[in-house]
Amino acid sequence: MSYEFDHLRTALRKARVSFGLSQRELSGISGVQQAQISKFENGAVDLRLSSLVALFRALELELELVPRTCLPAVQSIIRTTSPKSTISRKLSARGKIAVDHVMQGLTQLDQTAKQVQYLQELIRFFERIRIPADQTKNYTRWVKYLERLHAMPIDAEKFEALLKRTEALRNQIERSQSPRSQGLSEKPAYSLDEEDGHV
Amino acid sequence: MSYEFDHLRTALRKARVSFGLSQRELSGISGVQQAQISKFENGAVDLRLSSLVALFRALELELELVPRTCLPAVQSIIRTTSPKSTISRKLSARGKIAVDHVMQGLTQLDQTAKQVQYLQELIRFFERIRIPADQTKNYTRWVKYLERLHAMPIDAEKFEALLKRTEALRNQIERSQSPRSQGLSEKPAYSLDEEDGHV
DNA sequence: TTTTTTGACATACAATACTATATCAATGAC
DNA sequence: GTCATTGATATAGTATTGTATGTCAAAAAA
Repeated sequence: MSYEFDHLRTALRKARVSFGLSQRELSGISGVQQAQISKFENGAVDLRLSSLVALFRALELELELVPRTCLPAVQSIIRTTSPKSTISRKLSARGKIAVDHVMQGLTQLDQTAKQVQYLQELIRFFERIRIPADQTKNYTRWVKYLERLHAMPIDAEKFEALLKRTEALRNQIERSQSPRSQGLSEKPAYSLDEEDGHV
Repeated sequence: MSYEFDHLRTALRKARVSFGLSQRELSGISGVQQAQISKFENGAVDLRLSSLVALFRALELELELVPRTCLPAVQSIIRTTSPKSTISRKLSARGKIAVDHVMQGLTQLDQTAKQVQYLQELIRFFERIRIPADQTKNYTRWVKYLERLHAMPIDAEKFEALLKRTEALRNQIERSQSPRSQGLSEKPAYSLDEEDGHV
């Protein structure tokens, strides 16, 4: 049944995963039913343009029409300049919201100021760097943890757990991020967030 | 009603026209109903991916998925390296067939060899150059004229008419092609046909 | 272990594209 | 003026998507 756009099918799945989104989440963002997403990724449905565009837009992708003559050049551009092993702005934004919530909660906490400050530093660390592709899953889970936490009052015990979990994530990311670069562990000169708009 | 792909809608129409194809012709090539093409170009239908791909493939275009971050770069590439103001390979091929037919007929004609040779030169001129975008319509009509001509025996009168019409087209193209470049009229060093595959 | 999440799949109904065919007004060729 | 082409519509029947839900097993989290 598969037509001739396995191309787009696989690209969708790849993009979705690299965004750390489940089919259900992408469904929520794009408005396309999860069942449809599943079918499309498996080549069992011939989506309409509106659905396609909705899906791709949610993943910061654009459907572009390129003349066959400049196809190789375009594909090369995409390969070389597309974000390599980074987490999306979308997910970052979501994370930022959750982080903001927790940060606010922290200021009203009676832990020692030093501990609170340390946690804030850890969290800011995630905002500053780009999360490696192989850590997006962990990062997503952490964000969800934050979201859940935000729903309830944060006592000493919860704070302890959050601190521990956050520290663990930081360590995992650092280990993943510097396979052979300088193994700095304290406030390293990581490549900063270059918002976007760079051509 | 229009979704968010006026982008693709207008691109289709533009591409089709620049190929010198009518909706019915494109329908024949792509297998998509003429009614559907009309509706799509007017934003009255939400085509399925298979139809879209079929249409664009017929026009030598590919649907590519590009990350929003490298969109400007990609669009720049397309602007600079895509065939500017040329007639499609498709149409060229069609024209070539008709031309071959007529050429064969000409060799069996008892006009003065000189006149026949002149016509052949004119016709070869069209094969050598790239037809400017604003002349595709005229060129298409000329090709159709050839096709019709091919169906019947070519007598002196028909030959005369063909010669006149062909000369007229040549003049129009030359006028259009050199708005301010060298106004050469005899066998000028026009940009040759660079088949394709140039990246 | 128990609970949640995830992706694949099912089912029923509504909405709409697709097919095949035809018509029509406008345009242009002859 | 006559005829062909073109693009826009129309209609009727068919096929498929889209929608709303729900189920289920496997994997992961608690």
